[in-house]
Amino acid sequence: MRVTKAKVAEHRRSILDSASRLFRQRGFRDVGVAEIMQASGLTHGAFYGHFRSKAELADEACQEACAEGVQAWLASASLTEILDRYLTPAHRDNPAAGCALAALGAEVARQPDDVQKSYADGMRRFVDALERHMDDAPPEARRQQAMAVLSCMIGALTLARGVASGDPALSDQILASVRQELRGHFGA
Amino acid sequence: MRVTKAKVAEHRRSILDSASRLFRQRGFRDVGVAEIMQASGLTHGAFYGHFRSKAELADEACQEACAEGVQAWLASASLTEILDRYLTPAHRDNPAAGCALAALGAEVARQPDDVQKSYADGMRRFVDALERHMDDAPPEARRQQAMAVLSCMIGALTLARGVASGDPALSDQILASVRQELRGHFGA
DNA sequence: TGTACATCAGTGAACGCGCGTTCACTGATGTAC
DNA sequence: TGTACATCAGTGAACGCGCGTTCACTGATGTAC
Repeated sequence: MRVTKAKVAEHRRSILDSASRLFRQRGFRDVGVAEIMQASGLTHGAFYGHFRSKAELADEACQEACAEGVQAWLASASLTEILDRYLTPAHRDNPAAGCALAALGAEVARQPDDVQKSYADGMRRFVDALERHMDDAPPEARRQQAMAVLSCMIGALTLARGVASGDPALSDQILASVRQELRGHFGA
Repeated sequence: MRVTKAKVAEHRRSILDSASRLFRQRGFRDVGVAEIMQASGLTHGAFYGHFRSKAELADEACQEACAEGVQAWLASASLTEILDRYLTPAHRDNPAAGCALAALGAEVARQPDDVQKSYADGMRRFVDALERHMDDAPPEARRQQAMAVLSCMIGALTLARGVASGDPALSDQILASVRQELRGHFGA
């Protein structure tokens, strides 16, 4: 049953959005094409009318998820505001809507070059966004600091998620400690 | 063909070592029981004489991999020495023999409680090891600092691996920047 | 504007494949005498 | 110490299952007149 051109575009976007969320939540490997299509209200067969393969979708979904996060950071007023939203139990417990760098990093390391290129593009834009908020550092030190802060944020979120249900108290402690430490060294 | 009791123990250790390396290199999901057994010089059927399931192996392999890393840190003389070994292209390019927290964190977040408990135990010991080297901080601040440094290290390695083949220059830059930044704030 | 037909987005069955797990079998080991 | 037999670690075929992908088919859409 053929559908409107507008519907086709809408479906493609819906697939991309579902994939972006599901991949962040459960990883590329643990989410199937059929599940993504179902989440978009379609059947699995229609997938290959929109994307050449699951690998191609993984690449585009990675870009999509990065763009979403970067936008949120660019809209933030300060480093403190970014940290206060990033290093929280709420973010830890909702990877589907959270940071793509943290959720996908480990798996991207085992993906083909094009996915890693997309991830690198995304990462650069996250660094750029952070750098804008590095007010009290000399300009030539800002990029280095931004990379360190970004690493710290992503590592803290990764650790907090890894122990979330195995040791909830430790998980909360990581987030709180790193937030406080980063504020002390860089924040307002 | 029955084998010596000593051989049985040796086989079990071999399976655990192979799993510990392969899981770190390619993740729980992408490594099969058959491949692990082959790497141990056995056939897949013998696996269930040693472990109840792949999930049980994942748990024990996680503990094994963590223990290995903690030991290396405890044997180090200073934070600088740890950083100089951790934040390098060599470590980035050899996850099989590298840090378990960085390699497994994202996937552990989606594993059952017992794996997360093992991961949390491992992480606490990594923090303990780092804390011992936090010389110039007041004792009550050391644990918080250790958690921040650990987060930073793991995040940097994750990012560096995610862009390793997509943008090698950026990958090297992350490692160098974070190492320099950590040295400036905490190191010798 | 209205009609006739070619196009093509979506459907659902089917494919090949690899995985975790089970099991009947083999034959060397370890034990009871 | 030597022999006879029960034990059991390892083998490899087989299982059920879920996955990515393909394809013949359907019927609404968009277009040519």
